[in-house]
Amino acid sequence: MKNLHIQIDISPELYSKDPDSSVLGREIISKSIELINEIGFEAFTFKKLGQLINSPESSIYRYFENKHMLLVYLTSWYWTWTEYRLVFTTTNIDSPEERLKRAIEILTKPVLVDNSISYVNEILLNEIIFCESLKAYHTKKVDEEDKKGCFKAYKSVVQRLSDIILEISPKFEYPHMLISTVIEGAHQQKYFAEHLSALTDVKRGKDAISEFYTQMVFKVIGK
Amino acid sequence: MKNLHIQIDISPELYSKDPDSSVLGREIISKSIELINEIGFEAFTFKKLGQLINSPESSIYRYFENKHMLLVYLTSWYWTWTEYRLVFTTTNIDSPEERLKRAIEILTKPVLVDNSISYVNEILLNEIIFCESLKAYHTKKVDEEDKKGCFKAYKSVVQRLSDIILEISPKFEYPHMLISTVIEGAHQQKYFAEHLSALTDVKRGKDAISEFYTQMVFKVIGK
DNA sequence: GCAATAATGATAGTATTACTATTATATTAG
DNA sequence: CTAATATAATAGTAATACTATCATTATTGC
Repeated sequence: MKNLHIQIDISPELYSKDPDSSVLGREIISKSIELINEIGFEAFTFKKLGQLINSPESSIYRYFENKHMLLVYLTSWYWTWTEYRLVFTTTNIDSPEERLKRAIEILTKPVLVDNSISYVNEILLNEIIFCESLKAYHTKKVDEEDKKGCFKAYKSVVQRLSDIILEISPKFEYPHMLISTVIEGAHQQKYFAEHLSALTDVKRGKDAISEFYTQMVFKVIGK
Repeated sequence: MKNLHIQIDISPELYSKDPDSSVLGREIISKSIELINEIGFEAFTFKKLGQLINSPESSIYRYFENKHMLLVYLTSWYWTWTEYRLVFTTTNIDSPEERLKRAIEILTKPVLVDNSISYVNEILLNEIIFCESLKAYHTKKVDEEDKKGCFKAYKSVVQRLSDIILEISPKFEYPHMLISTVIEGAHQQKYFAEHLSALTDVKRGKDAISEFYTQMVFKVIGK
């Protein structure tokens, strides 16, 4: 079961040349995940990545227009992969409450295991999403990029959770708002716990964030 | 009452030279708020600001180390000012529930009136906070800057709200988490409503966001 | 197996950004 | 009126974010 290979398909709009189609492309993805984690997205440049993989930056530009589009690609990969996990964890579970509970855990707990077959390190990618994913859509070109489908995978995840909420509480008026608050909130709280602890409550165990948001959702939808 | 002039004091750690102490300094603050609103923080440069106020960029560098520190200054100004508003709106109100309700409104509704005496346009500054304030603390140097007191004003606001929550529900375990989720959530949802509407629920009136978070807080703390 | 085609490498170059430094010219304080 | 201080004007540097060119190496088609 662990060796089940899932093919993550990313829309061609998000790259100039499919990184999954060549050794160099896969190297770009794999090593950029490591490098962004190490030095942060701001300090990350194609020049540094090129040095790491022994290729000129011009070769990397053949795959991605710029580093921003690479981040968009990574977030899109992450959300597509997350949707697979959501489907997998909620399938065959009758109770919508149980499905919601499990889904919220997937969204709010850090990834701990990497399948290590693919060239994508899911643990590190998850770290990037938690820390840097807002930068993917907090840009002057959001609307334009949204039209290209850059955020389709993220929206699809939010929709999926909203549907479960409506199954439980059909009259609840703010399912999308609640879910995006939970996702973004969980990312922020982890960051706060590490850097600005006065903005959070970290006394208890590692799962405090996940527990908080799970409780929050059920209280808010009235169950 | 409208002419009551409030002096916002900002810690000297946040600037190289106090912008409030000279015509040029006040011009830098005033026009940077306009320019950041117009072109966004990424595209904003001291060179462009210099052209706008007819001063060389080197003069601006005498006030702020770089554009990031200017943003930190602006957010600090905003949160200090917001704390004044919070104190003002909640004072003499006996019911902690009512105080909490009014405080959440201040945090989640956009500012609509500018006092127009000060050189700071509070409406535009509020827009900047909603859109760009995460960039102030989402940086590799957070810890260092936190030690300098860059985020003191923000933390103080979160603490103030947490105190009200504990007054209502003394046993509630996550007051800071809840409040920072509300503040950051309200900022995000406004952005989503404008750019990524699939991530929110905007059918109803302008105050949907504020109403959602008010209801959320009271449900979560169990009142 | 060889030509054609495509992918990559090596190198160079440009505009912009994010500063720093220097000197000249105002302004203001005593 | 002088001294101190602030600002203006100008120049310069290193790094970033690209773009362009051409040689070289793989790959594939026949």
